[in-house]
Amino acid sequence: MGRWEPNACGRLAQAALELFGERGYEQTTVAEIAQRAGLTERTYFRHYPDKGEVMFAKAGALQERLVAAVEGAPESAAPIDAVAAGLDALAREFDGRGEHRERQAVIAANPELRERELTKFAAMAAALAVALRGRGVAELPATLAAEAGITVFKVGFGRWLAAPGDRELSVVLRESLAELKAVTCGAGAS
Amino acid sequence: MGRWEPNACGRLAQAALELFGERGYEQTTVAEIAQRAGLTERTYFRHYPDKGEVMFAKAGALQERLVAAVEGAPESAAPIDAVAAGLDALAREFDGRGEHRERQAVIAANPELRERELTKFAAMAAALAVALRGRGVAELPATLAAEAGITVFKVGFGRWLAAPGDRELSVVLRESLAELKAVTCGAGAS
DNA sequence: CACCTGATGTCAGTCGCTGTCATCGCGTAG
DNA sequence: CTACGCGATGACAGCGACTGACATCAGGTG
Repeated sequence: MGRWEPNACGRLAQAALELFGERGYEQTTVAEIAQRAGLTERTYFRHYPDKGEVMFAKAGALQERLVAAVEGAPESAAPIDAVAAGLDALAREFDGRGEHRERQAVIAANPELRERELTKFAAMAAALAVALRGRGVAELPATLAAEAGITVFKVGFGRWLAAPGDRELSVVLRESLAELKAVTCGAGAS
Repeated sequence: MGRWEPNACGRLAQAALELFGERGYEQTTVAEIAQRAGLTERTYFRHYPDKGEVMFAKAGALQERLVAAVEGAPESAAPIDAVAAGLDALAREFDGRGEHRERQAVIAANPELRERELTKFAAMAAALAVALRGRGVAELPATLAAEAGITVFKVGFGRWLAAPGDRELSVVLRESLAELKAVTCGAGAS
């Protein structure tokens, strides 16, 4: 057993989620987060670059999943179908566990965290575009397909969170993608 | 003539743009911006809510233009065509004047400003969705069409800025929208 | 046993941002 | 004409996010 309790990162994330949920993001200081985790403010900033990043620790892994799914899609698949495969992979990350809801509630309640979330989505879109380019897709369609895919995820994820029923995320995402196709191509499906 | 020089807002914006361009965003303090404008730091925060907002003073007007164009589109127009009309209106705001380039260069050089820019785009997308709903479009297609339209603007605007030639922004946007349609609907136009 | 390493604590300092009060010129009611 | 209110600004104190520098203390390694 080491000199310090293990998993400092995780304890900080847990403490932050609790405190943000209890008092709100702005009303919580980094020193308080660190104290609840049994650490000091300075140590917090050794694990996370700023106050908000603690809420997005898993974003990197999510992005890797997305890219891997796109890279693993059949070569014959059109760009938009490769994107759809990536969305399916993302959906699998979220279905079942309900721990996201309080996390999303905290993010939704604070403009600064929502802003940060947008940059995480932007990073996912950029990575998705790179993955598509790796499949031989040209720059412009790769970027647009990637942005469209992330848009579908954003919108679908929001609907899935707001929905009282327990429809699977993958279903909601497929529905949203279909609606996007309908609306962009003029076949008004609503 | 008043006790103070007029147009404090504008002087602050000008000073900020200059200093951010000269030394970079992070290396510039709000006190320095205020000093160059002949004011104090405290007064800066009476005109802008935070350090970064000074770079986005015109965002509100731009959003109003977009919404007005969508509301003014013919009733018979499909959602995506109303969005296209909005994009055209945005393009008219940018064609001709070259003052955006240094502004965009400053934004592009700093992650915090890029993050802020994303929220401005998100606000435009939200307003666009509201405008579409006002035309009788249902929630899901309105949101998706709005997000798709803003995506087209983001991507097209980036290409327009990067392009050495002087193609009109409206043309680039139309091209990007067409490519989005192609990529979402499976007709690979590469 | 001495040394190095890595995670942490401690302290001082900068800067973004806010609340509070004072200042000052201008317009206006009386 | 004067006194008063008003609006924009300055001056000052203070909080909290974030950083750099240095000390501390386990455990592993020679």
